[in-house]
Amino acid sequence: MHIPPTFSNPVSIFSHQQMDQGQEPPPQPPPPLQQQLLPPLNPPYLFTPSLPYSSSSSLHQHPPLEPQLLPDIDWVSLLSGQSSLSSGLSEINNGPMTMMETSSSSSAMAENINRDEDQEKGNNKMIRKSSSRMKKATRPRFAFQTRSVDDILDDGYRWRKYGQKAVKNSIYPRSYYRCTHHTCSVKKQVQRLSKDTSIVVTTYEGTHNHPCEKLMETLTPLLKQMQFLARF
DNA sequence: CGGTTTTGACCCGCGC
DNA sequence: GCGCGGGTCAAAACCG
Repeated sequence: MHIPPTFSNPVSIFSHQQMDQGQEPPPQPPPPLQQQLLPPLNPPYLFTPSLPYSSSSSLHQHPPLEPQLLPDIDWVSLLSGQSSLSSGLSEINNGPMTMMETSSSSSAMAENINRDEDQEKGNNKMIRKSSSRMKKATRPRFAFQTRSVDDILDDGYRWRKYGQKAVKNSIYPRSYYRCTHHTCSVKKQVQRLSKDTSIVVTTYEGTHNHPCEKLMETLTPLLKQMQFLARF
């Protein structure tokens, strides 16, 4: 029996540049929750306040919101990136991102192409393979550390593992996951630090284009109840 | 039986 | 050009 890991105990959040260079991130104190909603200091890697990281943490650590505020929140559109609030956030992420996508071959575009190609049955395997390995472009990507006995954190999304690699200078392998949602191309990497084996480094790449099912399951009855109470 | 995990092979970028 | 390391593919195995 152990305590299931959550995002309420992140050790630190850092840009992926540090991970790409194979360096372990410098130790940082746990960031305040507000800080998690800010972009990291060093571009071009952008912090993606894509749910549920920030929201689940908020749910665990923040006191409940005032009931009268809740009826104005459209959780569905918020979680799917449609609301004014999330568009404000996405403005932070998408502005520079657009420039990066135009300045290099966008991996998001490349993946769309590849997905289209995947659907074409008679395609030459090698052609598809080579096109799927187009030059990597920058996507919204960030990593953070979590102290946990489990490598897999329950973030509310469903993931399918598609690879595992041994990491140089580390006794622990790195695992590669892809979001199982058919329209979503978000990936994540999970790796345990060899320096501090209690810390798991999770790297997210991309932004979910669909709501978090688990979070919605949890929030919907709560929201309804609060909306009911708010009428009095 | 369908979805997920495992794992060896393959591809690509980069440094020398 | 070559070797290395990282990322992905895909067939087989596994599992509920």
